[in-house]
Amino acid sequence: MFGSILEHIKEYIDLTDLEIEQFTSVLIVKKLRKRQFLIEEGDRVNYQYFVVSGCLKAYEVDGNGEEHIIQFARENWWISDFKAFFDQVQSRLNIDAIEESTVIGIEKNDLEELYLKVPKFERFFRIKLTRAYVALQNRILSSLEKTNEEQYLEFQQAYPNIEQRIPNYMIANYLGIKPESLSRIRKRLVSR
Amino acid sequence: MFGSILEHIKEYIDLTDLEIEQFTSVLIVKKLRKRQFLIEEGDRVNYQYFVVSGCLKAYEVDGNGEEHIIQFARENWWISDFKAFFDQVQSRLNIDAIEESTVIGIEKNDLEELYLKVPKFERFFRIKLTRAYVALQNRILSSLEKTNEEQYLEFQQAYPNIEQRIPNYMIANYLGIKPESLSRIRKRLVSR
DNA sequence: AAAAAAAATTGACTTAAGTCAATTTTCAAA
DNA sequence: TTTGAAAATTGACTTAAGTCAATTTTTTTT
Repeated sequence: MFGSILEHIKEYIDLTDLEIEQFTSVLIVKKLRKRQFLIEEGDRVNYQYFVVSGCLKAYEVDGNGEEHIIQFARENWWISDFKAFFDQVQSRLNIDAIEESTVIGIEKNDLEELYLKVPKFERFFRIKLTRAYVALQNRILSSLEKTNEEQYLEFQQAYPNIEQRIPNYMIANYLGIKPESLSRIRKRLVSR
Repeated sequence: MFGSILEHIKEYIDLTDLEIEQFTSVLIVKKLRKRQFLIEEGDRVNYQYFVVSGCLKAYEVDGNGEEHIIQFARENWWISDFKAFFDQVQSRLNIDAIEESTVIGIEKNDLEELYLKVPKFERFFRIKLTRAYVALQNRILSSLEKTNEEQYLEFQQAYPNIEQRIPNYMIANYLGIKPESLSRIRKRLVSR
């Protein structure tokens, strides 16, 4: 059950058997049916999650009741409302399963203890967060300098094969455009 | 000279005198005149920088020669091309001084050594990066759900008093709109 | 397999921001 | 302090994406 998360972590830090034991002993496994919530707006967020299988989305609902997707998370991605988790404030995001999914959760206090017992995990998350930060910078730069069509093509590169798993209207939403516009972009692309 | 960076770090971790010495001994100070480059596209990036005074901008130049500002950094902000720094690849970003500025730099190898000698610095940067990641998520969410006018008002909140220091066309650029559009937004705002 | 629901597409029209050009204001250098 | 350059503003027009409504296609449920 913990194979994939251990493989994932070993890409960044080496762990002894004891450290693996200290880590896995605090993990919990959660299975979600399609459309089931992992986190709802307003929740206290005591876990951050690693996706073992399936696919989830994190989104905010604005004042007009419109959803805005900030992240898709599939196999080997981390997801949570990190602001709410970190600062122990109410969640601003909703996170739910697009497909039936399995996630591994680690509780905030357990993680804090783990940091003290095995400081390498600080390193692990520092590295992951550096990469996540750079990825978001890239996404902002793309939105500043690329056409919607180019951003859609980049999305396909960044999330290969995900279009079979996610409806177009969610992709449009993630890209910040209307489903009608994405449909027109797709039409233009096939006719070339 | 190192007062402000030490104050900044002490907000997140406690340091002994020895650790302070180990840290400050590897710092370098750099003064920049207005418009001087800290990093240019294509450079190897061996430092990350903390802004002691002044203000800088990080931006990418696209295929049409247009600049796109991804970050302003004023007092107590960190700035670099973190992708280039971390992965030791050529810089994609330019960073230059909007005003005469003083920055403190730490070299990559020195930082790696520091992480080994004083693992608390892993924690420090993990926390900083978590916050930076959340800030970029917020920025993306704003771009998805807010009007340009609302984003401009948010910018004023997020960077109070910075409008006296940065020309409007740079703010427009950062917001992803044209100077003419920002001018019209500002006009609408005063007439209310 | 049929029926219902959800998603995607298409067309006609609207709108917010972009473009381009001219003018005014502000700032910086000589 | 003047002068030139840079920045900001304004108006007229264009354009890309949004809106709304109808229709078709796909998916899900019974």
